[in-house]
Amino acid sequence: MKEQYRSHTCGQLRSEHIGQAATLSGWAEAFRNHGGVIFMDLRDSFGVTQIVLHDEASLKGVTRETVVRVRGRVVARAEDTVNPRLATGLVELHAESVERLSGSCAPLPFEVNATVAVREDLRLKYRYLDLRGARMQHNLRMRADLLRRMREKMQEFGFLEVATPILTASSPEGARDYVVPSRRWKGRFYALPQSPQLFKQLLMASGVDNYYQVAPCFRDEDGRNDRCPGEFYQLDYEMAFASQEDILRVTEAVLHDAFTAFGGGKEVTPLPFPRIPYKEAMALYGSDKPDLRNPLRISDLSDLFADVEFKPFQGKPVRGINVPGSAAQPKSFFEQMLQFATSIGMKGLGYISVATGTREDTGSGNTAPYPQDSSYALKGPIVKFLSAEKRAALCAQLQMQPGDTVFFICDRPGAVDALAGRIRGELGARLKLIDENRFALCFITDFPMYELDETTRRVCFNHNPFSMPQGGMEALESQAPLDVLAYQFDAVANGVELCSGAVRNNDPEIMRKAFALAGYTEEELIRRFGAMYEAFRYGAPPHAGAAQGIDRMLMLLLGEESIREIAAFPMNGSAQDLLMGAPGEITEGQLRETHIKLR
RNA sequence: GGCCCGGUAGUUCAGUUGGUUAGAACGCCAGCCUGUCACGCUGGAGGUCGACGGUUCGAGCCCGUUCCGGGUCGCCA
Repeated sequence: MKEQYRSHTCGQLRSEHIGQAATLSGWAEAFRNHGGVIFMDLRDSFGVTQIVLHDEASLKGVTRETVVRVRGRVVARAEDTVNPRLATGLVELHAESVERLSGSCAPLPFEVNATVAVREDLRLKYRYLDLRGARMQHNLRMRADLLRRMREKMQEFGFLEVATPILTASSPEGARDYVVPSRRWKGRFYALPQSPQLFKQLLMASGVDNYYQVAPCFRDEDGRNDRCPGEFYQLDYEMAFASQEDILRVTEAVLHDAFTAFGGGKEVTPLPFPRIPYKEAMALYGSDKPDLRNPLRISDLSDLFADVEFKPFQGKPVRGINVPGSAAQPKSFFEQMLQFATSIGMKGLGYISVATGTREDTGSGNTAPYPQDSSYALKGPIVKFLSAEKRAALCAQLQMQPGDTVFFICDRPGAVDALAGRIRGELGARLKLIDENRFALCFITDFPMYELDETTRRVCFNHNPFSMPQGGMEALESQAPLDVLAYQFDAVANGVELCSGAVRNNDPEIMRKAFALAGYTEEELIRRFGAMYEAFRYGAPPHAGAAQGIDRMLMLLLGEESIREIAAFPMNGSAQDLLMGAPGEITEGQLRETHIKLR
């Protein structure tokens, strides 16, 4: 293949090729002209090969990023001139001819494979230059490899790939829709799907047993570093006649396989993944997407502080995080932690250390011995409010050792866990407690079906209105809505939410009741999700499914901080395609045809 | 939409208390150089300091407005 342009790729030549004739094609990346001898680095998607020339004239018109074809002979490099940083570094191609296939004008907006970081909007505007670099070539390849592997895995499990529409109806699922005006129907609009959720559930009602798709999802929301505005991809799948256990098994198998295959040899949580109920996750880690690499745990100290005369804590829940060995940290550490606490809206950040001191410390009100007959003492701004019994109880509950420090988090019930979680994360990061050579995966299960909307004070769906409530109709009728749990789960890796899934609600009656509890009438349910609601009246199997965020998974696997590093042509944070100029204006004619008048 | 940070050469940045001709590195152009791989050496070109307005004898620097970019909060079932 491609013999006209190359016999080998630029990443291919090795010692075994020495003496052979070879033709390489690629981009001229760099020149090192020594007068009599000229070195040129030739790059393609596969690597870089050093070309050696002696005739300067043959490089006429060949500048950086010029596309050339080089014919020559593979020659061994002298021992002292091998380049160990190059896969092809043992050999070089002595050029017999250099042909210019496509010129490149100077100056370039930026250098391919530049050593300094280039502004992102510039990289996006000239994405084709940016993509030539080794980093993006590697990322694109990794994306393709991961997708291929996932598809293979899904097919192995007997899933059928079905494509669902991109132009469809708006369905108020939560995020803003991208809308597309209809020419044929004045005043009506298509919408791009926020996910194939409705279609895949319809496929279940259609007799498809196991469905999957690498699905583009469109949401008109502002971007973040880990969230592409506009569109992103999910490995979307759904199983008929499946329980939560079935869908968890498939999900963890795919995740484990992907992280093992592409995780660069890092340790991956063995199967089966830990399953942590939502409530426990919030209590222990202060998050529904805990980073399990962080060894710190949160303790509930509310009971202990219930009758303590310390104003800021009175009548409020209190959490504590024991950080072994941190008492030795410099004062600046505690100040920076306080500063962080303030920055996330906390009033303060109390702490108590178990000092490795002697008993004479106990004179001041701020220190006290623990236990009574030991040689170490408690220190910190809150100690004086605690009786000897309380001090003992605190140390016992947190199993504190000399040199440990416990940090206290106190806030209103709705906020205290999340704040404790952020303090836990910050402590873990600052003290470098996170093992970077590990992918720690887990499931968070048993999400509540409903939550209280903070502003309206009304009950609303917590995660997914299509999830089956645990206990079915009976639970909806007998339990307080906020106590009802759903067969709803997330998969989390290193603190990143990678996947969301559920056993779906396939019973129209339960669906009606579930929506009623969130304040929706049947009319509204029909208006919003009519097709599915109707379909389920004609026989829908019990089914369960999930969707894995491919972009975030790639970020983790590649160690990239920004989601824009793992897509070929991403939009910027403001949802603009700087390369193609989207969103762009359209012609008067197009506006007329789609019945749109601009104000 | 709120808040924070930024915008100076093709790129990445520096620019002192407001004061002469706005600098560096890389890149680019020319010349020299036969073993470099971040090649080296010499020389050169390259700037509407995002835009507009204001203060001032004088603005890259101070003030206002605005545009653009990045982050963050809102938002993302």
